[in-house]
Order: sequence, then C-alpha cells, then structure tokens
Amino acid sequence: MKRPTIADIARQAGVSKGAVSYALNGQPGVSASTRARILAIADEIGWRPNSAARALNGARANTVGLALCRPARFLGVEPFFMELISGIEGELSAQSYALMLQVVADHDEEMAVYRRWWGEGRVDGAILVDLHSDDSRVSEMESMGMPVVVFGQPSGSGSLLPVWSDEGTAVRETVEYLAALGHRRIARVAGLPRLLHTALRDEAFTAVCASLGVSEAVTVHTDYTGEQGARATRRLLSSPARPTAVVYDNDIMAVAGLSVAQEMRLDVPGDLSIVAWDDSPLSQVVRPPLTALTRDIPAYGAHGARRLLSLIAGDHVTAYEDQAARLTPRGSTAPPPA
Amino acid sequence: MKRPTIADIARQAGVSKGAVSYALNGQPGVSASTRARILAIADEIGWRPNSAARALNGARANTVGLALCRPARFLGVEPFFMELISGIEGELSAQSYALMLQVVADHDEEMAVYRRWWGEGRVDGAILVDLHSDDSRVSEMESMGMPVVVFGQPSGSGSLLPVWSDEGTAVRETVEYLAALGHRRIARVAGLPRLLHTALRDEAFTAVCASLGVSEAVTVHTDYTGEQGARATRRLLSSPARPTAVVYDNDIMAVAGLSVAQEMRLDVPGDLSIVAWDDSPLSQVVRPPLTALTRDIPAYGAHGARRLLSLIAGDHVTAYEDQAARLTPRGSTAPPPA
DNA sequence: GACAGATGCTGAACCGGATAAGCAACATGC
DNA sequence: GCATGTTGCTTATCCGGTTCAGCATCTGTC
Repeated sequence: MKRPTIADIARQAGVSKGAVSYALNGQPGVSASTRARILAIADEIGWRPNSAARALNGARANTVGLALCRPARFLGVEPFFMELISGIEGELSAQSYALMLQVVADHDEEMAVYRRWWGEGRVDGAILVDLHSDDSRVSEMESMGMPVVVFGQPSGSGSLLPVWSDEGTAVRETVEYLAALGHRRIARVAGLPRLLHTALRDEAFTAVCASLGVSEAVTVHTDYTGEQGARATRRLLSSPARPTAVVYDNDIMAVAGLSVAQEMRLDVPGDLSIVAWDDSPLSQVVRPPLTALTRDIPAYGAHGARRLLSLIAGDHVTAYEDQAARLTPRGSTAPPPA
Repeated sequence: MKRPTIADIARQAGVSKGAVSYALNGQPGVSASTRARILAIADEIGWRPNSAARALNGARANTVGLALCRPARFLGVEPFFMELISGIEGELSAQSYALMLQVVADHDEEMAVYRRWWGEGRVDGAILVDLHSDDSRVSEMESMGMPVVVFGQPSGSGSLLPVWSDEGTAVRETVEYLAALGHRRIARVAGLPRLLHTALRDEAFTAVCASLGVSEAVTVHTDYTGEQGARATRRLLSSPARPTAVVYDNDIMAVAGLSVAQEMRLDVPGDLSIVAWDDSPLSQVVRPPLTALTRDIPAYGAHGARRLLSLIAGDHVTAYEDQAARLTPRGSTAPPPA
C-alpha cells in the first residue's frame, strides 16, 4: 500500500527509470508511443512526483513563506491581512506554489523561522510585512540571500524588492477633501508609531494640514484596537477645541469612534466627520456608512506574489507601486457645524 | 557558497557521515567527546538539515495542510477564521510543524489540492472545515487514508476525527435567556443553510422555542455578509408582528442589524434585543455593546491541531468536544417593550 | 587468558527522482 | 561502403540525509 514510484512504472512498462523520468517530464529521449504508454500507466496507478525527491535534485520547493508577527487578538480584527493573504494565495496557487504560514510572537522569532525554512530548503522565497522604521529584519534577510518581497515603502526595504502604495497621496486626498468641506480642526487616530507607514502618514498629515491652513492637526497613536480607538476619540472629543473631523487608521477604530461620538450625543456627520482608512465591509454596515480610503487589497497581494515568483525564477524584477488608496465618500463626512 | 551538508561536517571532524548523523540526532553510537566536536562544527558552519533529504527517508513532512474554500471577500470579514488559524498555528509551531495554506474556489478544487499535497508527500495531515450536510469531502478524505481532523459535528464527520462544540447548548442558553426576559417573538438571522452547523442551530432553535412557549420563531438564511444581514433585518422589522429579539449567526450581521434598527428609529435594547454569535472585538465597540455568544476560538483551533498531531504520530486519538459557546450579556438585550 | 558483550566508529545501501554518459540500431550523405 | 548523425533507450551517478551490517577496540567475567 505504498505510494507508486517511477520504478513501479518502469517495471510495468518494461523500460528503465530514466526513460520514465524523461517521459513524465516531457523531455525528448523517448518515442511518442513509449511516452504515451508510460503516461497511461502513471495515470492508472495514480502516480504523483514525490516533492522531496524532486527538491533533492536542486529543484525548487514550490513554496513561499510568510511569518506573521501579530498577536492572535489583532489578527482576527483586521480584514486587511486576510484579504492580503487571500490575494497572495490566489496568485501563488495559479502558479502551483503553496504558501507556508506561521504566526510568530516577535521579530527574532520571525527571523528564526525564515532562517530555518530557508536553511532547510522548505521555501524558495519569503514575504515581509509591517516594516518598522529602522527595521533590523531587512539587513538580516539581505544577508540570507533569499528572494524576498517587502510589502512596504522602498525607503525602508533596502535592497529587497518593495511593493507599496503611496501613503502621502491618500493622506493628501483626504485632508484636501475635509478642508474643502470647511474643516479646520482635524485629528488623526493613528496606528503604532513604530510602523513605517504610520510614520509616513503622520508626516504627510502634518505637512498637508500646514499647507492647507488647517490650524489644528492632532495625531494620536494607538495599537489599532477598537478599545484604544474609542479611548483616543473620547479624549479628543472632550478637549476644549474638539476636532470637527477625525481620520482613523483602520476601520475597527473608526467604528469605535463613531460609537463614542453617538455616546457623547454628537451627530455624525453633523457635528463630527469620520473617515476610515481600510475599507472593509464593516464600514458599510454601520450608520451612517463610513467615508473610507478604499484599496483593492487582494490585487495588491497578487501583485506582490507575482513579483516574488519572478524574483525566484531569476528574472530581472522592478519595484512595484500600487495605486494609492482612493477616498470613497459616504455618509460620515459633511461640512463642520457652523 | 553552497549549503553545508553532513558530508562537510564529516570531513572537518575527520569521521564518517554516519557518525555525524548519529551525533546530530542524539542517537547512541558516538562518544560524548566526538558528539560535542561534531555539534560544535555543525553550529559553526551553520548547518541545517535539508528537509527534502529527511523526507526522502520516509520521515514526516512536518507540515499540515489547510485548503480554505471561501471567496476572498468573505474571508476577511469573519474574524473567526483568522482566530482559528492563529490558534492552530500556535500549537503547530510549538511542535515545529508548519501550516500549508491554500485558498480554493470550490470543493472539487479543495480535494484536488489535498490529493496533490498528500500524493507528493508535502503534508502529513489535513484539516477540514465548514462541513456541509451530506458532505462528499468526508468520504473522499477517508479513501485517501490521510490523517484528518474535522472542525465540525461528529454526525457529519464519518470516520474522520471530529473536533466540535455543541451548537444546541448555545442556542438553548440564548433562547432561555431571551424567553426569561419576556420575549415571545424571536427571530434568527442564520448563515448558509447548507452548512451543517447552521442546520443544527436551526433545528435546536425551533425545538427550544417550541418547548419554551415562544410563539413566533422565525429563521432567515443569509450568506453571512453584513449586506444580507441588513436586508433580512429590514424585512423582519417591517413585518406586522415584528420580533422583539433577533439572534444573528455572526457579528458582522449583528452590527448591520443594529444599524438597521437605528435607521428605523427602534431603540436597542428598548424596542429590540440583539444577540451576536461570534464574539469578536467588533461586538464591543458598537453602541450598545452586543450581547454575544463567546468562545475561545484560538484555543479551539489549538485543540484541533493537537489532535491532528497525535493522529499523525499514530496515537489512539478520541474525538474532542470543546466547551459550548457561552452567553455574555451586554447592553443590547433587555425585556421587550410592554 | 580466553570469551562475551558493550562501545565507537566505518562503509555501503537506500529513499525517489533528475540527468549525464554510453550505446545499439537505423537513417543519411557522399 | 564507410563515416556521420540521430533516435531511443539503458546504465550509473548524484542529491543529503538515515540506517543497518560489520569490525576493531576496550571492558568485564570466570
């Protein structure tokens, strides 16, 4: 009851293992009739190539690795990651690549996992996400010599291949829209400050607000949870000159902020405008539906995966800049109260 | 610049490949001093076992497979899956197992993926989720002879190892609570009717309502999206004898339902009580916070993973029934209007 | 001092494929 | 008719580990 091997096929077909190998791989060296006979036998006995034996001959592992450094409780909350993974996956499986996934606790563990996978020949490449400012992982990955695609800004990705979208453009579009509505006191409930994209958004936000005459532009940092989003909102709305618009770095915080506003008897959008960053279905099921920064995350993931596969194939690959997030106005934004 | 192999270590240590293998695997057959010398050299040159070479000798692949049959847009919405995967992952990586993930379009593709993984020796076992009533995958998996854990009711898992929790208990606790509050018209906005656990909940709901004198117990089926949850709620609340309480099969629909109620100027919980099934952070950030059926999903996943690893190890493994979901009352439930 | 048994190592086979080299049988060119 | 090339196959080796049989060498026993 063992798995059939090419030796079994060879015996049945009355030829050598070598001939079987040629036949099964579409290589020249066997006649058409022999090839057909071998293929028929292989099909009949349900032969599959043993991936370990293939890999031993220097072939690819046909697998890419993704070590996610996120605690379980944050993972489930953010649709972003599932959408990204699902996009990556779609592209990978189209090219018969599998995804090896591991959830890790910190960057050290993440690097240990990649080092092991690469050292053991389990993966042909890897995907890096959530770049920090001054991220030590980049140089470590560079020294490993493994093909890597980074979902993050080129400024932080060193010699690794970046796949990113421009945060500045999205920030600008949002602030310009709010300023045009008349808002002059805008707050931002941002994510973790050590994340590179947070820093970039922070910077862009401050700059754009200054250039547009938005007199008060506050940024509050959180850990992306609804809880901290609610607390930040409560504090912002309790200040003497409270903001008339708040931009949130993800949608769960935006929903939490919306609830806080309602709890404080503020009308959204009459008294307060709200913008959510990632546009998941969540933004659309609350009342009012949230104005959000929309992106095609699965497509973003697919682009990154395609780049990685080219990199693994040894092609010359260029960095990829995805479309910036675009503002989708819904019911949560309006001119500020008179 | 090749990877170091045990042959390299053997050469440097002046011993044979066999001795090196014994030393590195903690097997008897080498002296303590030789073992130490070999380990030191291995460490120094950064040797890692080539997983393909190991696998070729009949060793395990140290990987389990999970093919998820869900469209991308549903995947991101439900925190359930990310939490489950994260729990599975935690247990797997604790035992140095990796998770091979693939998102597929339908059951046929799912089976093809498992067949390939198993045939190629890439995985040692698999995880089946989202059982349908009369699910053809079960018998297919049985015939493959691969170790499989099913997250789903024993009634549907055939000879595969089930890991499940009792839906009936959770339904009963919920309905009893609502009935005790005085509700006599209760609706359920359920998930896909072809899913086994939906059918079980449906059945339990009808039975419990009948036994408790809940005169009107309606069940509406949806596809789990907020959109359909909202539509179902709108229809329910527009009926002449509208329900005074609605139980939703997931939290995104519950949030959508809450918004619809507010949109229709109904007070929650004054006019309408709402219960959400899966308790993600989302339930707690909306106003009022949602009464929800709470479970430790990551722990559930971890239990399943542990069972699968035992199964792979050839141990005698018994089915596992997890704790039923427990009702966590919050602000969205109250007695019905007088 | 002869023999049994444990210890520590070597050499070789093996896992399941890929692949280079070798070799008949036959076709082609001049 | 002989060199030359092509086709279709076999044989042997390799990948990087594991594992088993074999063989000195040392230790202990009576």
